[in-house]
Amino acid sequence: MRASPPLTPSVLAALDLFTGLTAAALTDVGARARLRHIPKDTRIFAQGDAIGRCHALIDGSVRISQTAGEGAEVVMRFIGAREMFGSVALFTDGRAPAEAVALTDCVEISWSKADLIDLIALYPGIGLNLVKIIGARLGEAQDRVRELSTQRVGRRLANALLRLAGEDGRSAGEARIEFPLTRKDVAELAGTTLHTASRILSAWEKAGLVSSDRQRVTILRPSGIKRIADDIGD
Amino acid sequence: MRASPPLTPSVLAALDLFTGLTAAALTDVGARARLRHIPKDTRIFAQGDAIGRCHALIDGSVRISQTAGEGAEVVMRFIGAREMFGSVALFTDGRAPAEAVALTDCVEISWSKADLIDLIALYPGIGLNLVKIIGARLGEAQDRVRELSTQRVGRRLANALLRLAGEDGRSAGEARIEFPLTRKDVAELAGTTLHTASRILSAWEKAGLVSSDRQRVTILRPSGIKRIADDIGD
DNA sequence: CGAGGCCTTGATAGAATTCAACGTCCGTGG
DNA sequence: CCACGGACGTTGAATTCTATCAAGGCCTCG
Repeated sequence: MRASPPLTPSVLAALDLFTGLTAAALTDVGARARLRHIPKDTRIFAQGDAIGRCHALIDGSVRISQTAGEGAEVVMRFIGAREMFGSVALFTDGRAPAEAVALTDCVEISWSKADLIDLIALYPGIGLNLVKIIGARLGEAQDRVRELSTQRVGRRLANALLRLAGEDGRSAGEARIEFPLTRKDVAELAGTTLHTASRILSAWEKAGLVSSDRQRVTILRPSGIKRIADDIGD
Repeated sequence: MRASPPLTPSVLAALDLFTGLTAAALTDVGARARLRHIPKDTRIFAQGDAIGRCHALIDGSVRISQTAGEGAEVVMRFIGAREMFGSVALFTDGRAPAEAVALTDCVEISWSKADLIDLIALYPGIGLNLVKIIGARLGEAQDRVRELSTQRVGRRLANALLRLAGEDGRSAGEARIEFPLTRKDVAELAGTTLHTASRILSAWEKAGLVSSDRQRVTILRPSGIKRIADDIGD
C-alpha cells in the first residue's frame, strides 16, 4: 500500500465530475473526500447494496455488472481512471443496480451523499456535470439497446471493442484496450456467449485485425474493425 | 383545437419534472412555459434535430424512436401524460438522438433551454428531479440491455407489456395499455420483428392471457404474463 | 369499390446458443 | 523442480430460436 494520498487539486480537476471548477471549489471538494486503495478483485459494492457514497477512480479499472438470476450476467460498463461510478443510485432508490469489482489495484476516492448534495448546492457546476455524465450514459445505454435489437453478434462485438478502445476507428494505428478483459467479459458486453465471442475473436485474430494476449486485447487495424461495426459488406 | 390552455399550477405540479415545488415556483414555471396542441401523427422533432426546448406532455402520448440506417428502427420509449421528453439532449450535444411522434392528439408544454437553466438555478428541486428522472431512465435502459442480452423474445415481450401497462403483474385484474400500439411498435420495443411479435401475441391471445383490438392491447391475466416474464417454466 | 395499412400464418434458412471435449497457461504445493 | 488443479480459451457438432421469404386476410378510409 502506497503511503501518501496523491490528492492534489489537479487530480480532482481531472475527474469528469469536477471539470470546470475553481481552485477554491476543488479544495473544498478534496476536503470532503475519502481516499482508498483497493486491491485487485475486491468487490467494491454488490448488487442490491444500499449505496451511500459517490465514487470516482483516480487510477485502475472497475467492472460494473448486473446479474439476473440463473447466473446470467451482463457487463454494464467498465470504469477507467477519472470516471465516476455508483452515483446514480444515490438519487434514485438508493440500491445498487449492479455490482462493482476492481479489475486491477485501484485508487478510489468517494464522497458521502450528504457531502455531494452540499457540494452541488455550493457549486452548481457539479450538478450540471452530473446531468451531463448521466445523460451521456443514458445515450450509450440506448445505443446498446439499438445495437442489441438490430445488429448481429459480429457487429456488436466490433462496436464494443471500439467503445472500449475509445476509438472511432478512423485512426490508422493500433489501439490497445486498457482493461484486462476475459472472453466472458467481452461476451457479456456484446450480449453473446463466451463461445461465440471466442470464435469471432479467433477469426479476427487470424485475419490480422486484432491480437490478444492474456486478457489484453489490441486492435491492430481499427479501420477493419470499423468496417465490421458499420457493416460494410465489402 | 380547444380554446383555453389548462395551465393551472395543479397541472404543472402533476408533471414529474416539477413535483415538490412551491406554488410560487409553479407560477414562475408556468409563466415561462409555452403550450401547444399537437395533432396526431405530428413529428415533434426528428432524429438529429437541434434541440432547443424541454418538453412535457399534459395529455396524449408520444413515441420516441431511433432509426439506424437501413430502415432498422427501435422504439426507445413511450411518453404518456405528465412525463417529460427531449430534455437530455439539452445538456449533452444538443442533437436529438431520436425522433418524437405524437401517437394521439397531444397537449404539450415546453420551456426554452435558457428558461430551464434559470429555473433550475432558482429552484434547485427541479435539478434534482431532473437527475432522478434521467437516472430512472438510465436504469430502465440498462434493464433493457440486460433483457436483450439474456432473455428470449417471449420473455422480453412479456416484460415490455408489463412495463407499458405500468404493472408488476401482481394485481389480479386486467391492465389496459394506454398507448395505441401497432405490432411493429411492440416488436421494436421488444427487439424483434413484427412477425415474431405477432405470432407470440396471437398465441397469448389464444391462451386467454391478453386481448387486442385495433392497436389497443389489454393484459387479461397479468399473473400469467408475469410468469412468462419471470420464465417460470411451469 | 379499391387502395393501403395492419395483422396473421406457413415454410425455409441461417445465426447463435448449447453441449461437449480438449488445450494452454499459471500458480501452488509436494 | 515438477506435478497438479483450476481458470481461461478454443473448437467441433447438434440443436433451437428467430429472422426472412412469401402469401393472403381484414378493416378503414377515401
